[in-house]
Amino acid sequence: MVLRSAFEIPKATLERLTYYQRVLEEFLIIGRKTIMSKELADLLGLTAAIVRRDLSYLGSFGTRGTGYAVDVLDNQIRRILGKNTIWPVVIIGAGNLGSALAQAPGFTSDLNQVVGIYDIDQPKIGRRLGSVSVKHLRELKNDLKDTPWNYIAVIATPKEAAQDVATMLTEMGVISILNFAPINLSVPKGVMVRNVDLSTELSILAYHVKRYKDQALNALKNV
Amino acid sequence: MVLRSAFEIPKATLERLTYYQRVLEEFLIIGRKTIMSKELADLLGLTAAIVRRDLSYLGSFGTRGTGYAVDVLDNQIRRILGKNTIWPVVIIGAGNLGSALAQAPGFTSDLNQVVGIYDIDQPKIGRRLGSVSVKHLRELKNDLKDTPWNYIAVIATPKEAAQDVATMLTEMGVISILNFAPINLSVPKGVMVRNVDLSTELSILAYHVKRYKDQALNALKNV
DNA sequence: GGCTGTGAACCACTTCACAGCC
DNA sequence: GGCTGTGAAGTGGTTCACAGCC
Repeated sequence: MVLRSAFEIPKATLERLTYYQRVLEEFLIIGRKTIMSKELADLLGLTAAIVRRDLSYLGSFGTRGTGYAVDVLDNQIRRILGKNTIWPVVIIGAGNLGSALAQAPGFTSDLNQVVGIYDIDQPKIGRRLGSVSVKHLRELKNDLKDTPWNYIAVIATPKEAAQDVATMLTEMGVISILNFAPINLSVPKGVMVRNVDLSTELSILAYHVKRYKDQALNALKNV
Repeated sequence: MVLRSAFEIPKATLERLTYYQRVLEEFLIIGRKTIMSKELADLLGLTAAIVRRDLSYLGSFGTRGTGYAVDVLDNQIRRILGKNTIWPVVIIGAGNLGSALAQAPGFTSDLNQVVGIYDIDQPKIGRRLGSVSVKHLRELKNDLKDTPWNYIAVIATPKEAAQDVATMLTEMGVISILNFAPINLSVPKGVMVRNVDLSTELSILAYHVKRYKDQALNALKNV
């Protein structure tokens, strides 16, 4: 029997929860006590219906006629997303990107902390980046050995190395990977990979430009 | 009358086209002449059905019984994505992230080229990054003035500055923005913004870890 | 009266399954 | 026989519209 708990949140909703939270945190700061679905929607470029539907997955926290209590909602989202725990992040690859990420604000915040950055390139080892120093990749296994599943691993290596690193990580027991290499990692079931793929993003934007130009061209023809 | 051209490609498909292309380019290199939907699917962790459906939007390029001609398909995808043109990229913000991006392989490749990086912080101005030097933001307008819509603008500023930069860009006539700041940009209709949101990614991965742990805990209870 | 919470309709994308062509 | 291309069914997510509560 599958116990369908309250934690049955659609992927699409999940991707929006951080957005809601950002607005809520701002409202907390300025001291606003309640917020309506329409407000959230307008601030985020969504529809009120979708906001209500999303929030309804978290439980019935709204008050009809009034809206949602900002603090209650904020807390609930934090709880769901596990934002009351600090999740440790390890970065593999201390090149330009890895180094930038190690020092990026969103990467060491109230809910995440970069606890290690690894590389195999001797000259990079020992270099200090933000709050950590680059270690040799061979130390990773030992560093994670107690609770590998707890860590979020970030792959910021050249694409040639990415699959090997991913395999190594999953063999160690890591189940959450954020991949910056332009390659489709193959990983065992149960492991979640999120890809940040710059060239795909650029392609889609380029497609948008191209369509725009094609349209303009057609418009000219049809005059 | 709307002339529904062949360029009516679903968003979801569009996001996969780069993946197909990567495999195709590899096949070109190793000299394989044809490829089947099942192969592409397996290499990318997709289903054969979806590959065929995706490719069918590009036209009927496959040969029943044989598969797809690698070169033909590759060319068609390049054409659709506008990959036979080099799309110029400008980066706003020369901090850690912006600097890393300016030198990232995917960012200056056969189809994109970083043609400028801008900041307002005097000490950074003039610094050489990859193939370009940091300029003052005030020069941007002049640099883009002839064909602003052609450029893909990357926002790599602190989040406080991001909306202002976006507004500035759209007023100049930029229609494609890749945003790394953790904020929902509001832009006029017709402008496409793609967000790369590290904290959302980390949240989703953290949620995955949390679920995994909750499950393990429940399993223990139920023994 | 105002706004939430939610069935029901709708839409976009995926999967199935098979006819059509090599 | 093998594989593509595509109607038809299925699925997940969004939008509509309104009953229910303040």
